[in-house]
Amino acid sequence: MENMSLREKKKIETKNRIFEVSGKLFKEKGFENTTIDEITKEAGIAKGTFFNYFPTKESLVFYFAEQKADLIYDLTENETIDHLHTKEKIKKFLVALAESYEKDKDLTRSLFFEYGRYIKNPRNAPDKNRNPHSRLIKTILDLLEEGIEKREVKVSIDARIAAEVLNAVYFHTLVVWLKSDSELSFSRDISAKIDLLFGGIGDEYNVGYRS
Amino acid sequence: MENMSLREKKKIETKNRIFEVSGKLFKEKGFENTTIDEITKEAGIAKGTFFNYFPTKESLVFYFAEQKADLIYDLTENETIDHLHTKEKIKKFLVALAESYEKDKDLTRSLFFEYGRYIKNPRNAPDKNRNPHSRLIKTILDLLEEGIEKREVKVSIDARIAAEVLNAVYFHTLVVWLKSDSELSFSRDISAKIDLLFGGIGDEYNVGYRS
DNA sequence: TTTTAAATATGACCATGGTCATTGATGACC
DNA sequence: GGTCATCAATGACCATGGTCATATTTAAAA
Repeated sequence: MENMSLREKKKIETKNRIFEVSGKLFKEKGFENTTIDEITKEAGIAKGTFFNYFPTKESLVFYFAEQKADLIYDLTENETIDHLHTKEKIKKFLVALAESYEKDKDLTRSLFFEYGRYIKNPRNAPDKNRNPHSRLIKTILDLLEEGIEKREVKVSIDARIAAEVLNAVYFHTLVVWLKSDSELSFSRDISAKIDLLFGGIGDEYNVGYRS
Repeated sequence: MENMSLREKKKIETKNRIFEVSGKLFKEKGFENTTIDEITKEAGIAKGTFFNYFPTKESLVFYFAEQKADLIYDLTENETIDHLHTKEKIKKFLVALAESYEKDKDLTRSLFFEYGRYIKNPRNAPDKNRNPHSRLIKTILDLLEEGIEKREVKVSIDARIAAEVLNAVYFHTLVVWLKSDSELSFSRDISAKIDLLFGGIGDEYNVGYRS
């Protein structure tokens, strides 16, 4: 921070200012109702400058997501849940994550909107390792592998696939919940689904079928 | 069709023309690269007229999705798969659905984009019962309930939750596949995940944990 | 047939996200 | 401290999705 050129310092400062002003305006009026013009005016920069820092308006959303995620991911290292069964650990983690999103539904909606968008247009995609999606999968994967060691998870499963499935269910449940406007159901919903995933759908007593 | 007023006939004709021209242009240049101006010009109508028929450009995508889905859903009534195990039936159905989307990847990407969008803005949402998402869940649900009767699926599970989980996994796998640009992996991927879902993640031999 | 009311079509207009040639600030080098 | 190449800031400009007051067409009433 000290041995930085004036240019570098200014750059960081400008980016931060854009970020702060955006956050403030999004909270006040929502993501959709905030225009680039407003952001740049409030930040005291020209419109074009914004696009020197963020390729699109939507790409801003990722930065919020990342920031929020940072607060949550510590949970996995939290010792108070260390004694729990793998299933409960995963549940706790996903519910906590969802609850943090719950606080800013509008921005969260925009995140999923943008998630869809960057499928089509990788230009907006953030750094692969930083992106919330990859991090979530990785965290679940770690928990599962730990669970396999403890024999709380089937040794025979492919942990990577299982992580993707859990992630899919989490993601989808969140989408449904965002759509439904009912604030209450999410944790119950995700819990029931995780139970189902751990127990399986198929009837193991039905010997009439194999593989 | 005969006892229709001139007005009604024209309306239907115009809507169909918009639909056909859109499809043609989307195939030629992709959804994003086709403008409303082009569509209306090619269809011989004014720009405003378009919005008398479709509230947004994106809402068009749903009509394509519906149309495509109609071709696929007959599969569930297809007698050639009637003898299969519930798991295989579901697999076959989801793979077939995905393969039909595979043929028009650009439009499919736009569909998922729009899926995200209408979470935020219900204005674009199509009729609830017609929408591909609801239909998919309902179809899976039917298959599962049939499977419960045949004891190929655990009696104890909530079929509705299981259907949502399967749907989530399907949806998510499709998204990942759309993103990855690898044409080959989808059916393998979804098959592995369905296997996992039927078998379960938890280790049933680990008696040290219950519920 | 003429009048009237309602449905539909129209395109000028607007808002806003995004671009880019130009201008200005910075710092490496002499 | 002056020169110049590089990097960043700027805002006029553009493209495009979407709106709306007005004009036109149709159906019904008189």
